[in-house]
Amino acid sequence: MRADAQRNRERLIEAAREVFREQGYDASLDEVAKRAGVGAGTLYRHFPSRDVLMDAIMQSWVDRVNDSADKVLVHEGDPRDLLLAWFETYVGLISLHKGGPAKITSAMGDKNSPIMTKCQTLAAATQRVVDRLEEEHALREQIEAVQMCRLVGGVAAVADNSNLDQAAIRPLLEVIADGMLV
Amino acid sequence: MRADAQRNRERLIEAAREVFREQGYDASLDEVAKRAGVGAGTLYRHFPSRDVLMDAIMQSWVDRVNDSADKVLVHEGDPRDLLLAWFETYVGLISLHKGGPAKITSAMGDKNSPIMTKCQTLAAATQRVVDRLEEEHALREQIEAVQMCRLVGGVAAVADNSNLDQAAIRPLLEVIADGMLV
DNA sequence: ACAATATACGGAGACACTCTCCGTTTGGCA
DNA sequence: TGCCAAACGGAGAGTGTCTCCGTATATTGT
Repeated sequence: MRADAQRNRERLIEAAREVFREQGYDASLDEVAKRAGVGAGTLYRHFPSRDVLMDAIMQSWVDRVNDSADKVLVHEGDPRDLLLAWFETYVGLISLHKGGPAKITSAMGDKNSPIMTKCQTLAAATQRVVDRLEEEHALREQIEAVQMCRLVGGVAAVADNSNLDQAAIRPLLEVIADGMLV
Repeated sequence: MRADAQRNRERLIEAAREVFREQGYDASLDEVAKRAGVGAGTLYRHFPSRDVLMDAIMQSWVDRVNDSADKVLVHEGDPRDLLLAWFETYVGLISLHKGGPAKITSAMGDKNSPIMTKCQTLAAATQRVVDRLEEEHALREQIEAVQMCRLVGGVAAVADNSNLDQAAIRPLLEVIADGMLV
């Protein structure tokens, strides 16, 4: 790739990160191009769709997901605390910008979504938590990681739309945890 | 109101009902006007925003919500069955068109939303179910109707985005029910 | 029945966003 | 240095939202 192309690509990613954080997933892409100081054509050549751009933004996010799971799993103690700690972490990870929870949760099962592989990272991290809890025989039968993702993703989506704060989210997560633990 | 205005208003509501069912909540409003056989100006005069139009569409829906709650509450028996029956009914009621679950769930707590009062009907119906379960001492402490609405609304939103079928939704609702019952 | 008037209508058009096309510019290699 | 593939940029087509205002019509009073 030519040097100028490389530079513009990075500028675009940086600008998109800013704009999406400020204005949510629906922000204007022309605004992203303008903020990066390039033409609209350049943006669309590098990133043919909004989703492809999202995918690029989310590279660093993948590492963050894995680190977060590591951090939660070192906590020894009550399975309920472990599960709730993961749920809260999970909500935080998918709520980095407006519209994120719905986007990520629906992409997780959509083979055609360009960000699907990134979202699978989240599913895999959740699976690690499930494995740990199963070792301790703390989970009910038939509870799967994908169900956790959907339930917690659903709570995050509602919280995102209704601007709920952490205090309002907590009891919802507790219901889910209690419904999953023996 | 003038007779022609009344007639156009009704035509618009009918057209909107059709178009929203076919194309989801994001359908073009000009398309609604065209289908109703009126100009765009007429649509926007009657319904200044998409939400106000939704509100009008939802009039008949309110009756349906109350009927559904009546129907669920006559079932005698296991509290878990009652709760799950309501959850499934609830999901059905808010999933009548694409985007409905997210829209309705977020409107329920938003004083500025024109459809808020309609959504309160759902909250009230859910409260009736909660009251019944509390009479039977079947619910855990501190479980509120609004939390049910958020959790079940979250599941419906995820199902809506990911095109989940009823079989996939059921276990999610079971987790929520189990987390709420004693 | 017939103005007079308030009310409502329609659709052109301003504005915003997405995405493409193609003439122009530029980085990198021989 | 000179060439040209690669990359750029932005005008503009397509689509949707919403407003404005000249035109049309329902209603009311006589």
